[in-house]
Amino acid sequence: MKKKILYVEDDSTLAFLTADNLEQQYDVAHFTNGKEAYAAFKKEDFDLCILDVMLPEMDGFELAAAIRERNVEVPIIFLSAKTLKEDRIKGLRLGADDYLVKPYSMEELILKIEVFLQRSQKQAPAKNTLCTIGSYTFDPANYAITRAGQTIQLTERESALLRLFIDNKNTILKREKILNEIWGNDDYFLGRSMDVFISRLRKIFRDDESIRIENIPRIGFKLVAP
Amino acid sequence: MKKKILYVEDDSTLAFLTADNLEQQYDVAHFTNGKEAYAAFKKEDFDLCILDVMLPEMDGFELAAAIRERNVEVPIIFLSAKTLKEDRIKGLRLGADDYLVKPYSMEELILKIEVFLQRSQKQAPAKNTLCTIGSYTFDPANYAITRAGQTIQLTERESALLRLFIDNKNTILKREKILNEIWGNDDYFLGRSMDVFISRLRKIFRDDESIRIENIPRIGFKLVAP
DNA sequence: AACCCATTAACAACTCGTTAACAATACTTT
DNA sequence: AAAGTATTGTTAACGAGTTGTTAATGGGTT
Repeated sequence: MKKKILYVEDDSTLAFLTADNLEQQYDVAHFTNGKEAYAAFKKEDFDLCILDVMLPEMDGFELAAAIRERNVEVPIIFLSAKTLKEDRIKGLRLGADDYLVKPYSMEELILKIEVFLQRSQKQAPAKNTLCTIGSYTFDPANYAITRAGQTIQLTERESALLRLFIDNKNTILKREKILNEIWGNDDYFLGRSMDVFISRLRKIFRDDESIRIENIPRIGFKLVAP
Repeated sequence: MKKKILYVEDDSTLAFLTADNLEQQYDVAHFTNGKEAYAAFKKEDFDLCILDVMLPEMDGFELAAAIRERNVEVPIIFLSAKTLKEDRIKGLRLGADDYLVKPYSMEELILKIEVFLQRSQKQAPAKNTLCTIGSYTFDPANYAITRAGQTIQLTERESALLRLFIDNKNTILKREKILNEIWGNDDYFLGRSMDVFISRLRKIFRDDESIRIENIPRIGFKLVAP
């Protein structure tokens, strides 16, 4: 199964060359501007993003921020021209995992891609940092969620589900995907069980209006949060 | 109180990115060469060091040796370029507490930092010093716990378990982890044995309401204490 | 023998994920 | 539109499995 890469680059000559090279090993979706790329990202999952910084309409930083909004995990590699000023590079902290200065060699790029793909494969299960969601703080290691000093203890399942939602904030999670990810498989009764859990999570967030779990009928759910 | 990190990296672009990220959580002092960094280290204490291996004037290994000379405890994390030869990387393993191969992700770096900071925080008080918990004083060396002049003698196991809880106060300890840590392995009957010990500890703390050992069903226990 | 302590046994109490049941909502067909 | 069908929201009840607690057991030590 080939890994899916989102590649955004407006210089079509360079893009053609690069995409052609990468396609031997990866499933590459290439776009020439940020808006189209973002639209594509909303539709499907990618395993890694390669973004040129200078793009028409929506630049690489904005795009990265938008992508991070939806997925806190996917590795992002920036491609930047040598001439960038220091302060511009500050933008990198939006969540880039690495950057490459043009002109780069193919080997160099592929090396970085491999490093990140291997890592995300391994590291995925071990992320235990606190994360904030609306006015709450979620502590995955302790299965606990805190707000204004009050702590609610979650069960293992509730916690796993909430974490999945937070990792995919503002993105649609398909029913099937949630079930396979957390319950291990997908049948009618597990689906109903999931509905019960979603109802319980909603109850927890009931008094913070900025957080909602929206249902997308017949498809899945989306955690909407700032 | 933010933890102080000594960060030495000569690639200013990468350094800027990294330092900027870390500054959200830590107090970062960044230097571009080993000599300046060492001078700074002589002046003040740091809680952790992050050293690039390739540095002008005084390389990461030399710097690490100099730092170790003055402080045998401070955790050191090396950053090394992918191109380093295997044998060099082996060298890393010997002196450093950990190393990270470039390119690394921010999350990975922060994860490692957290691991070391927490470790050094916990290890210090853990040895054999008296520690207070609620209105009690626990003396791990003598397996004894005192309150208002009254001393209760604990058994070796009770003491080991209590100490583990105190070292991980207000954090969930998984059943499996407790069992492996104290009993050496993890089977059904040892689990029941542990439950008995927890019941005994609870009995000891029964008259101090500020101390509880909470069960997190199917996961583990948490010592809740001020 | 007497004692200490960890383990095992036994049973009570509790928790969680699931299932059930019914209401509310969305979609399809007529 | 209206009626019919499928999906989702919510609450409550159930039952398997886990945990709390006390007592009995048995190996090791003095």
